[in-house]
Amino acid sequence: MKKKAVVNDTQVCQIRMQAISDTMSILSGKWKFHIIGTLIEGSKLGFMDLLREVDGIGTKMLSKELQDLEMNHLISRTVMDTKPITVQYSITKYGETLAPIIDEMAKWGVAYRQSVYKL
Amino acid sequence: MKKKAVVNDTQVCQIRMQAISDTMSILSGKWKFHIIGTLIEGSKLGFMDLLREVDGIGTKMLSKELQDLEMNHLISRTVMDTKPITVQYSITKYGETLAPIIDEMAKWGVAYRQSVYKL
DNA sequence: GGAAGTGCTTTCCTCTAGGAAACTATTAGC
DNA sequence: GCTAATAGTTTCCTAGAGGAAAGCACTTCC
Repeated sequence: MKKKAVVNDTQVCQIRMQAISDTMSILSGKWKFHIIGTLIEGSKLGFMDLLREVDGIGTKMLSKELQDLEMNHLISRTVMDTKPITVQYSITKYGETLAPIIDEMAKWGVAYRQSVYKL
Repeated sequence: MKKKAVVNDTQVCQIRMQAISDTMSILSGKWKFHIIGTLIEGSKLGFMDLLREVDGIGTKMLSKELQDLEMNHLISRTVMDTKPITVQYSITKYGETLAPIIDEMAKWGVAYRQSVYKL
C-alpha cells in the first residue's frame, strides 16, 4: 500500500492550499498586479493612461487582462459619453481588498533587495 | 511630444512596482507557494514526502522548484547519512518571512470563495 | 481631407512552463 | 536475483502565455 500524505492531510490545509490556488489563478500572469497597483494609486484611468503607466505592456495584453479583471469584479469599466469616446477603469471596493496582498508583496520585495545588497 | 506617465512617476511607486516584480519572479510558477506552504507546516521533509504532499507535482518540477528555492535561500537542503540516502528539506528563517504573504493570499482566497458562493 | 487621438480586436509568431515517462544509482529486504 | 524505496536527471512533447504589428471604427482639430 502506498504511503499517504500526512502534513497536508487536514481540512484546514486543504482549504488553505485551495484558497492560495484560487488567488494565484485570479492574479495569474505578468501584468495583473501592476494594473491593480496602478489603479489603486490613480483611481480613474483610461485605456491609454494605463498603456502609459504600466511599463512595457502592449494593447493586446492590456485589453485581455482588463477583461479578466472586470470579469472577476476587481475593476469596473465605464464608457464615458465624451467627444472621442473614452473609457474609465477603476478598482471596485472588492478589488481594494487585494491591497494587503500587494502591500505584503511590495514590503517583502523591498526587504529582499536590501538583503541581497548586504551579501 | 508623447504624453508621459503620471501616476506611477514617483520614486515610491517605481520602487514598489519593482519590488512586486521581484517577489513575483522569485515565487513564479505553479508550485512554489505550495512547496513553501507545505514546508512551513511540516518543517523537515524528504523528496518523496514532498512528492506526496504537494498534490499533482511530478519529480521534474519538484526537483527544479526546490533548486530554485534553495538558490534564493528560502529553503535548505541537507543530505543525511542514512542507509538509503535521504535528503531533508526545510524552510530557512528567511523563507519564513514569506508567511505573511501566504497568509494574506490564503485569507483572500477564502473570502473569494465565500463571496462567489453568495452571488 | 488627412493626421492624430480615442479604444480596442485580430492575426501571426515565438518561447517556455510544465507534464509523462523512462532511466540512473544505491541499499535493504525477502 | 528480484522488488521496493531512496533522490533525482533526461528526454520528448504540447498547450498556452505573451509580444509585434496591423486593422477597425469613430471624432475632432488644422
